[in-house]
Amino acid sequence: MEYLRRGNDILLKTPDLDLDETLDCGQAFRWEREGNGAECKYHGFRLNTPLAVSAEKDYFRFFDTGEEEFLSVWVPYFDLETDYSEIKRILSEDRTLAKACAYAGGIRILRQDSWEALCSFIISQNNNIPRIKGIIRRLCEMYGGFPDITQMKGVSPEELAPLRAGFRAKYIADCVRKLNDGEIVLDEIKELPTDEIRKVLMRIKGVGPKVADCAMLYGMYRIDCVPVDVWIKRVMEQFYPDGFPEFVLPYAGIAQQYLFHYMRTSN
DNA sequence: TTCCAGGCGTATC
DNA sequence: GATACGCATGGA
Repeated sequence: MEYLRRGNDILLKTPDLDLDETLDCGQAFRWEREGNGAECKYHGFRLNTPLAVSAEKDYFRFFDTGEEEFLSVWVPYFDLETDYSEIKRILSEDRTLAKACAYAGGIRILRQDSWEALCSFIISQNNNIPRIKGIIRRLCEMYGGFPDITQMKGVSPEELAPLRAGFRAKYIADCVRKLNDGEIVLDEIKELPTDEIRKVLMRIKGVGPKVADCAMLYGMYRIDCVPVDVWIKRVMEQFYPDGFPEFVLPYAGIAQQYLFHYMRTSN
């Protein structure tokens, strides 16, 4: 990763990053593409830090981004200090994963905020991506930005009706209550072993194994977590009836993301 | 009109 | 512990 300042922007040169593949592959729901051409530009947020980023000929442009914000927010968010070439090299020893990595080699796992990821994936259940985005957008409109947990203190499912989240409203309300009560403290549990985090998260109504693993993979950077949805279930049955090979396991969550995108969008 | 969407809670066995 | 079913909403 190398970068330089250019006016108010940061120009970044990095391999293994494709904005479409990373920002529009179902791991984050607050990025909007501007324009249809090959020159793509995305607008979005990490919590309430906004960003416009584009892919230009030899570099990525982070618009109106100071060096401090770039280093403290966006380098970790885009996981820029992880060598995805090396991870893909390891994963590609498996035949199916080799195809998935080659198909969309610009996917990176976004290191999202733990609460933002948990809330987003509670909303994601039995839902489609355009609707998930709409519900989260209305949540942000209601609170003037992505709400801090304390801003939502005491919220009832009825008050969340304008989100049109359906049966998920009561799950969001239960999550907010447990976090505000201190019954669950995300910053504390994220230090625990994976299995223990999962158990705690599943105490929240509407959080099962899939949502818990998404919260861990995308919100706590547990890259060994594999959220098993309908797509991954199909992949596992077809290609990995005995589970992933041993050498995949430390990166199973990243492998999952390559496979998810490959299965969903190829042919 | 019917089906389905990055699942989960509940009832039932 | 496994399996069937309902669930809010909206686009195809």
